[in-house]
Amino acid sequence: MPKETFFNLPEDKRQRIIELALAEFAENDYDTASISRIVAQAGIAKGSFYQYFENKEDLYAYLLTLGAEAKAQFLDGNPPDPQMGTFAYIRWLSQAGIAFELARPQLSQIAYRAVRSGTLPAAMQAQAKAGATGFFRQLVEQGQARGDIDAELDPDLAAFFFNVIFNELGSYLINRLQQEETPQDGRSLYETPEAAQLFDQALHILASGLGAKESS
Amino acid sequence: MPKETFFNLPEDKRQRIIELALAEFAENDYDTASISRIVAQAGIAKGSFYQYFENKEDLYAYLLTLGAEAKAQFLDGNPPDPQMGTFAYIRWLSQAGIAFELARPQLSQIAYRAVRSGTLPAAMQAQAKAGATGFFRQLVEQGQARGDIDAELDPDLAAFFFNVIFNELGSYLINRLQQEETPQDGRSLYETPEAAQLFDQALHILASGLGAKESS
DNA sequence: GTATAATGTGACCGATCAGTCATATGACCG
DNA sequence: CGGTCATATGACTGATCGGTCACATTATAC
Repeated sequence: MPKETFFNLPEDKRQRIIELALAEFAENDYDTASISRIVAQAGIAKGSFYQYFENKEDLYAYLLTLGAEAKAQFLDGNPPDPQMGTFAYIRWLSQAGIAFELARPQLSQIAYRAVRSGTLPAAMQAQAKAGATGFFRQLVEQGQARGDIDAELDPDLAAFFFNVIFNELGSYLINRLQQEETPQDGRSLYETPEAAQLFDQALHILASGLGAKESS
Repeated sequence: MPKETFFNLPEDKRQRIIELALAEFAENDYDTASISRIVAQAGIAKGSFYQYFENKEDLYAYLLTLGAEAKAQFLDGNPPDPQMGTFAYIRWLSQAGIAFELARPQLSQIAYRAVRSGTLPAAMQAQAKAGATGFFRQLVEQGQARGDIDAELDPDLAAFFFNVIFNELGSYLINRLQQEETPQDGRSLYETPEAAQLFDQALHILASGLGAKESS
């Protein structure tokens, strides 16, 4: 956690530091991200940075919590129907994830790196991974209890599928859609019929592969 | 490519350098891997290293080609039935991939990092990714032409699924199986009924999700 | 044996990094 | 005004890095 002095800072200065730190950690992995660059860009002395944060890891952990908070808040903004089935929930989660990725690309990128990168402090890496797998593991168990997900499936393996696809699908779709022409009208790329179709297909693949075989 | 001097080296010295370099790049990503450490461990002078290789990237590219060659040779060792269906081929490919990962963990790790890491020279990163996606893209198109893979599916999206799962499934299974008790008899962990069952399930998920819907 | 070419060597370079510390600044208080 | 305390500063430390280069050593050829 940042020190008190950081929170005593004038709002705009604090925001400026956060934004530059986000940019730095979004563009570089943990090792490559440079405190020296951040302070140079922010126009503050190196010593000042260490009045605000314990060390590099402290700043990084803080950015991650900012990301988690922002995403939680974002998801609270358009909450799912609590009665929704497992695959509908996955659909909602994916769509919200993509929307968040578009709204806050830096925060998403940092979180993505945290799960994926392998160059950050071992404890944090383990924590980030355990969080994601635990979440999907729980989701699968619920889905199996409800009869949405094939109960024959090994729950851990199913969670692995969800986890992997969920991690990568967003950036795949964004990447792909950004390479194609932008629509003429005012709609965003992600509201085109083509985007919707790709999204449907992806979820259909998951549902066919993992869904319960009998009652559909 | 390494310089001539490298290939003029006595066999054992050359092997020693390669092995230490493999270990270094398997344990660290491109940026973190250190030439200084390699030469220190190998007991050669820094200057000698630069008699053998143009620079760090040269060594790295060489290790990647070694990996590609080793894997190609490995696959040639137990070739698939050429008439095999798409999913049987995927099964064969996955099994061979896992076997290779167990046989040559360092080479696998380096290749894995190449696709995944994001910290290596941009051109190589792009090349590694393009290679993998192109391969799966072709596989999907063949599968669709044969009627193995649902022809309605967007081929790129289907290739994305194969690519992602194929990249991650091997390490997931290895990780998971290694955490469970070793079998009493002499069989390897990967020949247990449990391993076979997990593997079957994973391929079944893929086949159900991506396979042609009609003629099965 | 001597000249020539190939190979080996490690001190050194410039850059960059995370983190420290003695000192300076400035705000608030009496 | 004088004193105290939080904050700001940037030169500095010690480390590591990829890469170079003038020079030493060894092998080859004549």
